[in-house]
Amino acid sequence: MTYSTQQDETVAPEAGASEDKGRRDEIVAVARRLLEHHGPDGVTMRAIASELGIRAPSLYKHVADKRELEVALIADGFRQQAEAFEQSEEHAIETFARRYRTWALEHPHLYRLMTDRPLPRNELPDGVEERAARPLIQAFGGSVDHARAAWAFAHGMVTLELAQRFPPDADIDAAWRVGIDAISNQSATTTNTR
Amino acid sequence: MTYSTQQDETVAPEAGASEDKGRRDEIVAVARRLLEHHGPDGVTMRAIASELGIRAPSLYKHVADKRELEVALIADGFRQQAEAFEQSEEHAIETFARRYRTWALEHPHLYRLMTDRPLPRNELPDGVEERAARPLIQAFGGSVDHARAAWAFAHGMVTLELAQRFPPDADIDAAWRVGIDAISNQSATTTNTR
DNA sequence: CATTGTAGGCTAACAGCGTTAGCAATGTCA
DNA sequence: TGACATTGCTAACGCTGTTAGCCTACAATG
Repeated sequence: MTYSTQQDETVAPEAGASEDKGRRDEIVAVARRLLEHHGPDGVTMRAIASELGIRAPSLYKHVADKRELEVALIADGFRQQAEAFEQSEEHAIETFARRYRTWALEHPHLYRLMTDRPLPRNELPDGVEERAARPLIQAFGGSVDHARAAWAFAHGMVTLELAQRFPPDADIDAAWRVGIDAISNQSATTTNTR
Repeated sequence: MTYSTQQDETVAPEAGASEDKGRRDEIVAVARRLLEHHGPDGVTMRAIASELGIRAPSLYKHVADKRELEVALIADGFRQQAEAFEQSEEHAIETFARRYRTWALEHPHLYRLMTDRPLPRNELPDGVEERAARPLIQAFGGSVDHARAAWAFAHGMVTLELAQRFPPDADIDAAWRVGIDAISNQSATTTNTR
């Protein structure tokens, strides 16, 4: 058996730096699609390769390991979140909460990937995490304690909803209202800007 | 090669019903220990078997599959939580929060196992989930919306802490204080007892 | 034009995972 | 003593991520 037509596309590498980018980006894109459509179990190296018409070991010519793919998806997720959360309105807290929940429910698997495990902060582009977090901190006038409490509440609501931990007849909107109300009407006695 | 000394322990089965209990409980106990000490990746069927001096396939004489083991651990976790949370004090909310956090930090892997995925409610002993949840609902005088908001906050704080998502210098205690303060001083405008 | 180097495919294979099939030895009971 | 259930075993399957080593096509250089 001979390799008949491998490497058809000759794309004339444009002058400049590393040209690995194209293929690598394709791989990441496929991984993202598989994650969204088939969940974490659907993201296997063989499945990714198959979608690209190649075999799994070939992926390692472009990517060090699977973890690197996940890091790429996480970094991308932060960028998406930053865009979704950035705003300059009143009712900042309510707006943030709504957008946070919406984003998470629209990207459940990516959200889990981003929050399940410790962040690979060393491998993440600089500032990417900060930028996604800034809108929330601003909404609380720089009080990080309040911002963290609000974040924890939102994160808890979202993960419990995603994991279907509330009873089927639970009024999730009502719980959101109660929580947001409580935190935004909070008397800022112990404001911490650290 | 012959099987030399298999099945040494002759324990004289006490009269009564199914005697699978003993071995099955041992298996669950080993699984729990492995989960606590080595995390979820340490809980493999081969590792469990090895601890018991047998081979992995033999486990299936006592347990249907790995999921059943996990369900047993989850049920046990709920029982532990119920005992840890049940109380009859004042400052119920603060006390609950402290105990909730303490329990989660003491059993991080079990906590994750219990909250990560949808509960196998069909396979769980009746009432076990309810009982663990009751102390919290009582602390809020039966308002399930407030209880859920508080639960989400606590769950969010705990999972973010376990996943090391707060910056290393973050004042986690302060965030807890802010959140608890907000929710317990909440004006109960929209009380829902459903 | 011939040579060399590299990029990016490939197959074969390994260790580890959960799990199944089928066999063997032991202990219990009639 | 014979039958049967219990509980162990080995071998194996299909899946996972990953490595080693090979081959082919193209680009650049002499």
